[in-house]
Amino acid sequence: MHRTGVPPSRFTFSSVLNACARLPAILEGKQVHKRLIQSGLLPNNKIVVAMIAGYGKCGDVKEARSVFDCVRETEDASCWAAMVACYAQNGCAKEAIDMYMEMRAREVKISDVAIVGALSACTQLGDAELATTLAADVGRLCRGRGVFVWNALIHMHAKCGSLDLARKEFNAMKERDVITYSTMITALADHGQSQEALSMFQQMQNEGLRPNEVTFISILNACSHGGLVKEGCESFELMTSVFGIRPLAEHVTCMVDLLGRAGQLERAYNLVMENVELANDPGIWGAFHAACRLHGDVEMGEMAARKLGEMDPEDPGNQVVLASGYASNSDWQAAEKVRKMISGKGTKRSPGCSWISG
DNA sequence: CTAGGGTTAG
Repeated sequence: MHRTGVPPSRFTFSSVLNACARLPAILEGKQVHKRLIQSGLLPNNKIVVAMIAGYGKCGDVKEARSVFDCVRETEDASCWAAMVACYAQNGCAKEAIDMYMEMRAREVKISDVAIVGALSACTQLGDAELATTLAADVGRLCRGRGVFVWNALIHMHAKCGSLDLARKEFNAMKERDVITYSTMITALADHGQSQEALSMFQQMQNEGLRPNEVTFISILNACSHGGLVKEGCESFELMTSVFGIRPLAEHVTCMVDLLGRAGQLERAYNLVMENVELANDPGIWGAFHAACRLHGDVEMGEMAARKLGEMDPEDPGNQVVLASGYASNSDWQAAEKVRKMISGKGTKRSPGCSWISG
């Protein structure tokens, strides 16, 4: 690494660690951490933040926490904020909130990053009372708040049950971005306002913002919820032809769901075949299978069930689909449950690993 | 002295 004999400075370590976190390059990050320890340099706040973020990105919350614990008493606001963010990003909502509350108690400065982590954690919990508290904190503590804070705030309100508050914040914003709109579109769809979601999509384009692949997941989801077949198909077409976005499995799943619910199984099937590079996605076939069940198409349903079985025979969800016998025509809620299981979070997880232990 | 931590879907 440094054959010249010039030893790396703290600046070097923090820069390289940030690069590793950004990529992310887990193994390299561990190597650098190891070298840092060998160098005998005491890590400063910048280095600590870089390491917390790095471990956080590879899902190793424990290691991030142990780095944090080394500087816990310095009360450096950035380290605390990085740790709150790390918890929130890894689904440790409770821990994120506890740490945020401790920051408040110790009067550690609440930065945008810290509040965004807390807002995100509250969103995960769906805790309306906590949402009220945090919204008040934002008002008092984050007056120069950036778009990250606004977006996280809107998302929190929507998921904690208040579309009105989400709207209010949205309307108060001066500068919105693509995430602001994607968040609002999802919020409206979740609250059954599919037409409003479509207007929001239009407004976004009028503002000159370019929708991304997540925006289209949001909009297709809205169409699916509202049974807006025509609008959904038009949006899909818009995405591919005008914006040149290649469909992801999520887009096709939404479309299969939309067409399938409307009883257009053949169209749904054709769409899957047009995107054959995604034909190994269990989510898509799960949606198709559910649609077949809904409309009593036994033949297509069994075909979908076989596909699911071939794709991942180990998956317990697929075993249920195959074993339960599709044609038994029992309850369709079970099929829905299976579909959720299959399309849900992956069953395979990489084990957490430390940068030190290599 | 330099440098960073964050929001959207499922």
